[in-house]
Amino acid sequence: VRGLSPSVSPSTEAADAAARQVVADHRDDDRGAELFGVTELCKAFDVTPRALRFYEDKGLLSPRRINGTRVYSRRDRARLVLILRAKVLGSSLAEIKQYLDMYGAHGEGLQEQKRYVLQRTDAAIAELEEKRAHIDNSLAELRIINNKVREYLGLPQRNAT
Amino acid sequence: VRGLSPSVSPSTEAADAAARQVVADHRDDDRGAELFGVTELCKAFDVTPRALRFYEDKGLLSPRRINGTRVYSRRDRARLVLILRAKVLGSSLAEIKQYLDMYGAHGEGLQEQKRYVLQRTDAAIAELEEKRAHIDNSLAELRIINNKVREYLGLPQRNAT
DNA sequence: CGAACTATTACGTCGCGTAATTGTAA
DNA sequence: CTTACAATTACGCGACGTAATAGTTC
Repeated sequence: VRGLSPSVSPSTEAADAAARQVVADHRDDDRGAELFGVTELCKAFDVTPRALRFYEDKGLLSPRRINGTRVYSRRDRARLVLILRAKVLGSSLAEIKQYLDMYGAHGEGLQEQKRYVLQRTDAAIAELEEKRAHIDNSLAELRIINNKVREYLGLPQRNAT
Repeated sequence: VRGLSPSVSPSTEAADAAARQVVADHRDDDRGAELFGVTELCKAFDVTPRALRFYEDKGLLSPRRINGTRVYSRRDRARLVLILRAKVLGSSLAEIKQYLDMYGAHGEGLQEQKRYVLQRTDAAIAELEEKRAHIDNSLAELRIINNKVREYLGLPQRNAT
C-alpha cells in the first residue's frame, strides 16, 4: 500500500462528493461527448498504456474503438478511478472485477460500494498495524547489532528515535 | 499478509529479549544437535516446503542433507525467522539475502567487516524508520476514509490504536 | 503391500514491464 | 521524411503454487 495519488484520492475532505460524482459519471455515459485518449488518461492517473490494456484484457475496461484506436468515455474513466482506488486497498484485479460487475447490475450500488470500502479499509488498516509492529521488532534487533558493533569499534551508541 | 505465527512475532514487549535470542541462535549453530525436519519447520512457521526450497535455491537457506533429505540446524531456523520477518516488511528476497549475509559477518573478526555491518545496519535502520513513517501516514488517511464511510452507514467510529 | 514422507523437474499465476514490430496521422 | 503516437504479439520477473513423477521408510 503505497502513496495515494491526489487524482485518485482528491483532497480527502471531498471524498463524499467525489463518490457521488463517480456514480453520476457512471450513469451518464457520454452525453457531452467527453471522450479521452489513452495518453490523456495515462497522464491524468499516472498509469501506463500497458496497464490500461491489461485491465481491458481482464474485462475491467472496455473502451470503444475508433479506427482501431481506444476511446474512453467518462464512464470508462470513472471505472478506472474505482479500479485504482481498490488497488490501493490491496484488492486483486479479479476482486475488483467482481466489484465493478456487481455495481453495474443493481442500480443501487452506493450502499454496497460503501460497505466494500469499509471492509477493505478495515483490512488494510489491520495489515498496516501489523507491519508497523514488525518494523518495530526489526528496529530493536538492528539497534542491538548496530550498538554492539559500535561498542566494538569504540563509537558512540545510537539513540532510539 | 496472512496470520503471523507467534514464533515470528513474540509478544512485542519481549522484543528485546527475542532479538538477543535470534542473534544468539545465529551464533551458536548446533551445539545441542537440535535439528529440524522440513515439515517441522513448515508447521512451526506456516510456510510450505516449496517456499523453503525456493529460499534455498536463492541462497537464503542452506540446510545439510542427510541421505538427500534436508536437515535444518537452529541457525537455519533463526535465518528463516529473519527471512519471514523481513518479508512482512516488504523486502525482496534479494534484499533479504544481503541482510542475512550481513548477519553472517557479525560473528567474524575483521574490522572492515564490522564497519560494513555498521554501515548496513545504519542504512537499514534509516530505511525502516522511513517505512514506518509512511505507514503512519497511510494509516491516518485510511482511518479518515474508514470513519467517513462508518458515519455514512451509521456505524460507530474506529478508535486509533 | 500400501501409506506417508521425501525429492526433483517443470509449467501456471498475477500484474504488469519491456521490447520488437508494424501502422497511421501530422 | 521525420516525429509522435497508436496497435499487437510475446517474452520476462518475482515469489511462489501446483501437479507429475519417482524414491525411501515404516
